[in-house]
Amino acid sequence: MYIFGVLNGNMISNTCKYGIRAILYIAVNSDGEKKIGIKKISEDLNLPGPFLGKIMQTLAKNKILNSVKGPHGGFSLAKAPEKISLYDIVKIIDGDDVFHECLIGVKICENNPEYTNLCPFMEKSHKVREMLEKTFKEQTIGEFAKGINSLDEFLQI
Amino acid sequence: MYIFGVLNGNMISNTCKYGIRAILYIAVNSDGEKKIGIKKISEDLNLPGPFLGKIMQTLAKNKILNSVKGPHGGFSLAKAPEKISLYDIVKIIDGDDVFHECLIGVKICENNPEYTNLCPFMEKSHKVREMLEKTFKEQTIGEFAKGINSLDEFLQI
DNA sequence: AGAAAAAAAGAGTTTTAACTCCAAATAATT
DNA sequence: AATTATTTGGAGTTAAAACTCTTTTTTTCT
Repeated sequence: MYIFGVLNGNMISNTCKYGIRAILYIAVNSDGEKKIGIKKISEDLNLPGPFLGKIMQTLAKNKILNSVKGPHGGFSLAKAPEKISLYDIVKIIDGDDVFHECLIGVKICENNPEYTNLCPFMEKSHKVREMLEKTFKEQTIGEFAKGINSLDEFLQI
Repeated sequence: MYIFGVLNGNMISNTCKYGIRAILYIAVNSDGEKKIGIKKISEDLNLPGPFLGKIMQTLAKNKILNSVKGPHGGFSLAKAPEKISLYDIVKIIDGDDVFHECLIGVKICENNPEYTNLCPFMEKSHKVREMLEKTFKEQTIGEFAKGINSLDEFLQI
């Protein structure tokens, strides 16, 4: 769907999508204590293992995950799943530009936290985008996990 | 704002942003008949000329622009600016996945035009995303152009 | 007809996101 | 203490988006 190449809907990077899916997997499959390893997660979710490893590292550094090395090691959630929002993960991995940046990239919209003097489209769209941001902030991993019925639902397109 | 590299808000590709800005530039600076060349547009908007050329080609192929070769040639809008929406341009250049694709990339949400059996987050977010799509559809180039006060407002971040 | 000015087309290069590989560190088990 | 299973860290490679360069085609003007 991209004139000069591939590109699919790119609102959230693959890196970030993988991170979210992995965290959901842990929330569903661990009681909060049990550690789950990258090998198992990447096999079950069909994600590139070594790459997922990097993502998990950054989530661990950012206090979303706990990690333990060695036999029986792996990752577990560092907080209650109800305390982790999708926004938290997006913020860490992609940043929050996607919710704030001018959609057509014009100068006057930037560095404008008060939303004054916006381009005409930013004027019309910034409220919808704030709603989108709110949707990410209100969606917790805990609630999401409850709504998942089967492993199949995690799988990549 | 990206863990492993750069990445800014990537909802709309740069290619598409350049296309939108160039069309706006034409809408503001041409009466509808006058042709404007890539050289002038790219210099004034501070965009890479040859790359913008490619983008203009695809917009011309898709009946958004008229192009005329040779001296006094250049590009003009192929329709009334009120008949061109931002959505039209996004659809041509990036595709519309950005409005429909599952935000965390899970399988069950795909090929689901009726929006049945969605993942819990898609369930909660698809209405906001439809609003976003509507915002793009309702924003015409004509109306946008009226709201622009100076060339400066076009310029890239 | 010839020259000049523009877009079109094709084949590149560069940069960045996505992904891999390997060695080192750490922790548990025997 | 040695072995094994795991994460961590660093340095790569690959693929796709972004961008460039050069040649060809078309049109206008003299």
